[in-house]
Amino acid sequence: MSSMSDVAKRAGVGVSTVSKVLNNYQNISQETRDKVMEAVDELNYVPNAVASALSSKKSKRIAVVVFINNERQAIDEINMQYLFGSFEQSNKEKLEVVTVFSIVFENMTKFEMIQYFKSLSVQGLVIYGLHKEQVAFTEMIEEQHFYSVLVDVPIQNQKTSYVMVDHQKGQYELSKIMIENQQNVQKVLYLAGRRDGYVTDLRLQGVVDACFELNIKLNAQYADFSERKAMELTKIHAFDADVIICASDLMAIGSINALKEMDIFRPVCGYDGIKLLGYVKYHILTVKQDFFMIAKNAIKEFKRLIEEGGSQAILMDYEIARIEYEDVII
Amino acid sequence: MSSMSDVAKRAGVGVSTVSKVLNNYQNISQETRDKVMEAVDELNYVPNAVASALSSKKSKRIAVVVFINNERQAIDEINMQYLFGSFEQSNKEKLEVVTVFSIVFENMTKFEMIQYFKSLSVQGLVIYGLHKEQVAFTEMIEEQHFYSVLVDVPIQNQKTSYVMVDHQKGQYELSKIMIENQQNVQKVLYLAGRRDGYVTDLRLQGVVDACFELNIKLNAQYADFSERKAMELTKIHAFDADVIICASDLMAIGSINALKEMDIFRPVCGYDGIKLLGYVKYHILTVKQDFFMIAKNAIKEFKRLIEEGGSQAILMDYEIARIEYEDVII
DNA sequence: TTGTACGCGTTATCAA
DNA sequence: TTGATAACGCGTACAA
Repeated sequence: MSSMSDVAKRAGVGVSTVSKVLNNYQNISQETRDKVMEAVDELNYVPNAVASALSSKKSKRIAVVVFINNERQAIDEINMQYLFGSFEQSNKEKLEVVTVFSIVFENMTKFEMIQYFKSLSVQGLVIYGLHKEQVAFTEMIEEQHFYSVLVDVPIQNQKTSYVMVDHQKGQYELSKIMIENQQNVQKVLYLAGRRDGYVTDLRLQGVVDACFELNIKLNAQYADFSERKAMELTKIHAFDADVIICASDLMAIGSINALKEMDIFRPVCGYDGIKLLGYVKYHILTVKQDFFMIAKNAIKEFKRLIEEGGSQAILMDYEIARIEYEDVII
Repeated sequence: MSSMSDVAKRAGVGVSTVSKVLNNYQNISQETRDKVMEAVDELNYVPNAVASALSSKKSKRIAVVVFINNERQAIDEINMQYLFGSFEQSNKEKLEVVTVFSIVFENMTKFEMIQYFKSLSVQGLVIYGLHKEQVAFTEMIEEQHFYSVLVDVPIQNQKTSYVMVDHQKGQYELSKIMIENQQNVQKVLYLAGRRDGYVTDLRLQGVVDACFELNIKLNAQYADFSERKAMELTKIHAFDADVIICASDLMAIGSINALKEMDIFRPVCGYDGIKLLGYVKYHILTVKQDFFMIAKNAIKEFKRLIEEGGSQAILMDYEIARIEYEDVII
């Protein structure tokens, strides 16, 4: 492994000059720049990320935090897209990623979490899947110990941006379509997510808005993003509803399965647009999110945030669509 | 953030003593040990992973490498389980994980890849999803530049262990069951994986063995782990076969869908045991692998390898089972 | 515009 | 059994 001083010797300059060239400082003559780059190529020099991180507090290290509740989640598609998008964009932006799964700070206090992230020498955090019940973590964010970008959590302060689709608008639009597509809808059953989910409220407000506008009765139940609960609640409330609107595709699948058991039909729609929907072949409408792009934008925003400063709330596009088997398979 | 020297001052000892205590060196009196640990507690000291990695070449950093071919894979369940298992175990073993997706070295030469991993200051690699077509990467492993543990790739040398289920035995057993469960089977259609997959050959050998033993004709076709190809090949070859054996659950799904279109029935089985199988509700037999445990064992083996030395080939358990919707949903 | 020298927080060597 | 002190490789203030 050649180091910076090797490059410096080879190019006949000082180490700091090499550093400056590599970090795109001004005040370096084109001639020196060329000499250095030539030496870099000849020696196949690759900067040592670790040394760089240690040396400067403005390192390019970033923690990607993923909250996973169940050890073995039914569907990992969303988190995987988040991870993959994060890595791809970080790679482009020359950021080094430290992946952190929530199990790591399961029993940590807020203070210990802060210590933990500081010990990782990260510049900040990009966070996926945070719930309200994670009080300590949320406080840490609100106290602005780190720059951070939250996905699907509408918290914004001087050091904190967030990225998400407009869940309220998405759920509102889809609800309207579902209601208006049927004749004579009187009552809607809404299967909401977890009480402590940040997006749950937004989506709920979307259905509320739609029902209010169209003068429709609404029965909203929390199904905790669980298919099993969605099945149970469908069995209890579906007879009394004309349309079933679900806050996730998985719950929609559960609901449809319950309807089949009950041997009745109700129009159902989902939320998220996961590929699984194509496999089960329920051609229902859903609010399709591009998790890959959301993640890429979260990283972009992080880069911007630490460089330019000034937090932002970024709303991503969604699409009301059906997920077809044909589009999903490879 | 308190550093080691803060702890040293507080405990009234030298920094190197603190280091020794924290790294469980011998030749430290219990008295000093206690003093140091007390100071550590009082100051909430957390060691800086970056500095540690820079200082010692025997760092506890490890690269978890995940090969993903398609940008947006249909089913990410397997890779997510791999990642999750890796993180959980690494956390237990006090290893720091650097996650590397294969896009990173898409256009790198072998030499550049070596430089890249060295620049990360990692002690070694744990690798998931490697294919034979990744020539440069494979050479890098074979040249033993790093300690590594491979999953589903039977390469072993002084610095390289591997972990996988006994694919040949698994495919053999399931094939026998499939053939013996039907009356009068004459010919088997086998949809194999990718030609350049390491496990493809092993699984193929499993069916070959079973067919040879039972004196059954075998038509083996490469379907590249693609549902679409599995559908196409089924349409061409299914009429002429009594049983269809697939080298992945996804291909089995594709095959069944083709059979439905053709309006004929053939017994089909899969391989992997993914949860998706529960959702599509095809109650077919499959070779169920525990990807989470496989990953945990890969990390364990890595730790053992760098500490004790001496590579190993570790065979994990599998289970011939059906994946039911009830067992899969939350 | 360039180079010297110090600091980042550890680990490791070696002398005490 | 302990503690100075020198690496590890890079960034940067400051001097030249």
